[in-house]
Amino acid sequence: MTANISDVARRAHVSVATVSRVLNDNYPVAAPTRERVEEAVRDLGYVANAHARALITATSGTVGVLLHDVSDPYFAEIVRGIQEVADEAGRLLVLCSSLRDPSREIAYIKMLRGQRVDAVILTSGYIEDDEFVVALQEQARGLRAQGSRLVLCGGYPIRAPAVAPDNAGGAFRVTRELLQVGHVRIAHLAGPPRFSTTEDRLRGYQGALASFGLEPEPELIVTGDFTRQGGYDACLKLIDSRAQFSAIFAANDIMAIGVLAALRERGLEVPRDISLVGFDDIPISRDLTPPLTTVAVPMAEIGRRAMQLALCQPPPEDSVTRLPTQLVRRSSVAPVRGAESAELAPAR
Amino acid sequence: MTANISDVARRAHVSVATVSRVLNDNYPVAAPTRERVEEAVRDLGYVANAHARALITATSGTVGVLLHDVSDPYFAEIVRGIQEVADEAGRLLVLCSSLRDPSREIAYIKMLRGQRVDAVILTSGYIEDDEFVVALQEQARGLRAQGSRLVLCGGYPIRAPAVAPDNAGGAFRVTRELLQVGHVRIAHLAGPPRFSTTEDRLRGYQGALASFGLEPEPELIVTGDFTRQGGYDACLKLIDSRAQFSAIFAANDIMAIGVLAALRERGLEVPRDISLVGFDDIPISRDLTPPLTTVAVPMAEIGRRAMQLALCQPPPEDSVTRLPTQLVRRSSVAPVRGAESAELAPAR
DNA sequence: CTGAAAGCGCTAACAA
DNA sequence: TTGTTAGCGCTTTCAG
Repeated sequence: MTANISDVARRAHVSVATVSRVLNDNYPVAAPTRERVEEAVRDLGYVANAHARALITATSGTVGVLLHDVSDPYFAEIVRGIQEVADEAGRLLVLCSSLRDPSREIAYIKMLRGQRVDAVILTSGYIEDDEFVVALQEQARGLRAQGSRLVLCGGYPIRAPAVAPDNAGGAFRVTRELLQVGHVRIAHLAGPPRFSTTEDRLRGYQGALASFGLEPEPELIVTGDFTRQGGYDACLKLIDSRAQFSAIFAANDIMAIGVLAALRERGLEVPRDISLVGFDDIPISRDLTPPLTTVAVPMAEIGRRAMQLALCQPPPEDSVTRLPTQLVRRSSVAPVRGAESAELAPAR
Repeated sequence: MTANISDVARRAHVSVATVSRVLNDNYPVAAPTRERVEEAVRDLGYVANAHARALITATSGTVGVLLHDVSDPYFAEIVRGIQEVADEAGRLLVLCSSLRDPSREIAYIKMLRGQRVDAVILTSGYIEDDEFVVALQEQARGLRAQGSRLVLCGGYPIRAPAVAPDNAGGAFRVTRELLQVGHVRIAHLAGPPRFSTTEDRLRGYQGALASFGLEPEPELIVTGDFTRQGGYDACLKLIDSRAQFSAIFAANDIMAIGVLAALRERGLEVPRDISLVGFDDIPISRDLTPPLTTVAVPMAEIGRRAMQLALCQPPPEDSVTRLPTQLVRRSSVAPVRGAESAELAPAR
């Protein structure tokens, strides 16, 4: 069916070893011989079988990437960064959407181990689930035993090289941004439970409140699932709870988009009636109305670094590279109105 | 290092053949034997080497996907659809960003051929470039010779199974939508040259004008590169050219976002001063201000269908599955003002 | 139901 | 500089 190396050898009147040498260019071969081989390769449209090669070299030139979903801009940006350096290094990427399902995550890692990937990069965010952590640790060990490795994007309770944004710091700063212009009753639309991202951003929010001598109020913390719909629903729930607040800090920009829609639907204007901030600075955030004040997370850079950790020789230490986040001021925040700021509630 | 099949066999006191049989569950094995093997597998953390398997079976359980860039929502949605059915079928996806570079595209296909992928799905859009077409045809042949196949998303002058949206029809309808409310001078922000998508949408635009007895005016057709920046730049260029127009049809939603920004910057309001329509209906389009009237392309469905074509047995015919597009009316279109509509120009 | 053995296509000693 | 050959880890006849 498909030409193999001995077909090429026969056609070029050389041995398979010689063909292998010109293909890999890792051994001296006489110029005329090389040409004959190259011609045979061309004539036959020969492409070396990567599996046979991988079987011997025990590496595949392939890196596995686990993410939530490519259509989530946050992950898409990370993948873009990963792609960039994969491309430079001549590596292929195997992408797996786990949809935040821990068991699926483990199943994928096993498949990737079977593929003898050079590394697997986990981006989906730690799931605080003991069973999962144990399984993950086991997979990390298995990977290492294969001469591969696990690289983490984000905070995981696992010993492995990692790169993670300063979520808590960013959340702290963006919350203070709200506090500094007089907001006191700031609602937080948190991410799904058990994710390090959720926890870290929540912690930053609480820290900022505390730095202003404020107690976090449970009824002002609502949970979403990092989707537009989740943000929309949570915001409506918040409004309908009749809790008082003058600002909302959404744990990611996508939920902020849902909030914007919900608020508009209820006749509330941002930032006139309610101030709103997000997190991530996904590309669209600048184009929202109003342009969203948020915290920039260097997603592509996280991807790039992760891929570097995945490929670098010798293997990196099991330490986390913390990347700074940055407050991006746009137009979705306004000073709280009037002197009775603390009492201000959304109009109904 | 890593356990292999004979380690498992030894530990379970059986032959490698038996291990293989329980692993693949394609042959009768006595229950107690099977259990011993399964236990050994568990104890050793054994994962079968997919390369060794691929070497024999000549299939890899892997499908290659070529796209422009994951961080482009259009492609991200297609990939999401592809992922869905890949997952159901237990297939792994190898993703390659070609960034619309034809030579990179060919290089990737070669790598994927080496990986013995079960199929490669091309989504990046046809590049009208003879050299490329010849090379692509050659790769398609090579793929077929391997028992693999090429599947196309979009219009290509290549004989292969394909699934493509009705771009021309959608462009026709959305342009008519503008014409019907009195717009006569409609600018078109076309995509990059040599892409079938660009050509088809342009054709639909021209067809709609013709159906109203209008001649397309060259100065109203500007080219962008399907990015926000491209849309922004093109729109500014259009305004500065002092050409007269009351509406803009952007060849994709992302460029429409750039147009929105450019228009706002010049103090032009949509749809009061200028009506705007896009194409694709990417998820964010409903959240723009104003919500964008556009043409919905079933991106995820394209991906799903493409993957089905990639996997189905027996191999599909070399025919294109045309998927309908649908006009989505939102709020970025208004009737042209006054009676002198044809003469209306954007305020300066 | 289980085992022995022949490769799949390639690389990497080892010879020549 | 080139050729010969022994596997890499697995599946799959073919025997038993």
